[in-house]
Amino acid sequence: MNDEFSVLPRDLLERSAVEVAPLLLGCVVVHDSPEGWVAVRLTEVEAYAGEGEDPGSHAHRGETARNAVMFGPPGHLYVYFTYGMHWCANVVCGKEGEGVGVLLRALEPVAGLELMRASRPKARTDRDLCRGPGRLSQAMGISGEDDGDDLRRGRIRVLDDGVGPPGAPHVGPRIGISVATHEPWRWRVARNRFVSC
DNA sequence: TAAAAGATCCCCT
DNA sequence: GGGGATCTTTTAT
Repeated sequence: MNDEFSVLPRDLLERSAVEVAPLLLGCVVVHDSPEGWVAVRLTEVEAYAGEGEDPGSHAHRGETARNAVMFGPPGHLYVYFTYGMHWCANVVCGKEGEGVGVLLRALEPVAGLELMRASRPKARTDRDLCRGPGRLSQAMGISGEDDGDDLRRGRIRVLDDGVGPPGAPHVGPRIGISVATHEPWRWRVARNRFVSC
């Protein structure tokens, strides 16, 4: 790893989801897979607070077999299966045992575009390639096998190249949940077509 | 053991 | 803008 790309330091990730989420906007995520590698830049994220603090979070009622990774050390990837077909990816943050995470909702391709298209044959346009948590996981080749991956040393890594998002991000309520919908915990970069909405 | 909901997506209109 | 797809996880009986 060179000077221009560094992994996010652990002390940064140990903060609350509401603090970490906007920091992740504009960060680069790479996946070095057997099929090839892809690199993207995060354009939309959502914060999910810890156990007992956020009714909208998988961690709200405590640790289970599914969400166990959320209660592990920060800087790992929490991947879950939903609606019988989709994988969704989160960056675990906060202190170990808190169950805090940031859902990756959308991203912009940086490299490996052809592999991403091949991974998502249903996407008719590049706009639909990785707009939404299920779509982006498919485009990046992320699945249950990646649950718990170490984002500093694993196949999938989160890097900070110092560029960050262009301008101030937009903030608004979270999407797709039925409780705690008033919390303005979704961030997306401004003036970018690679966001969920 | 059963039932319901789910941090969604796709195709149709 | 709306509904069906599809099945795991969780919670209730």
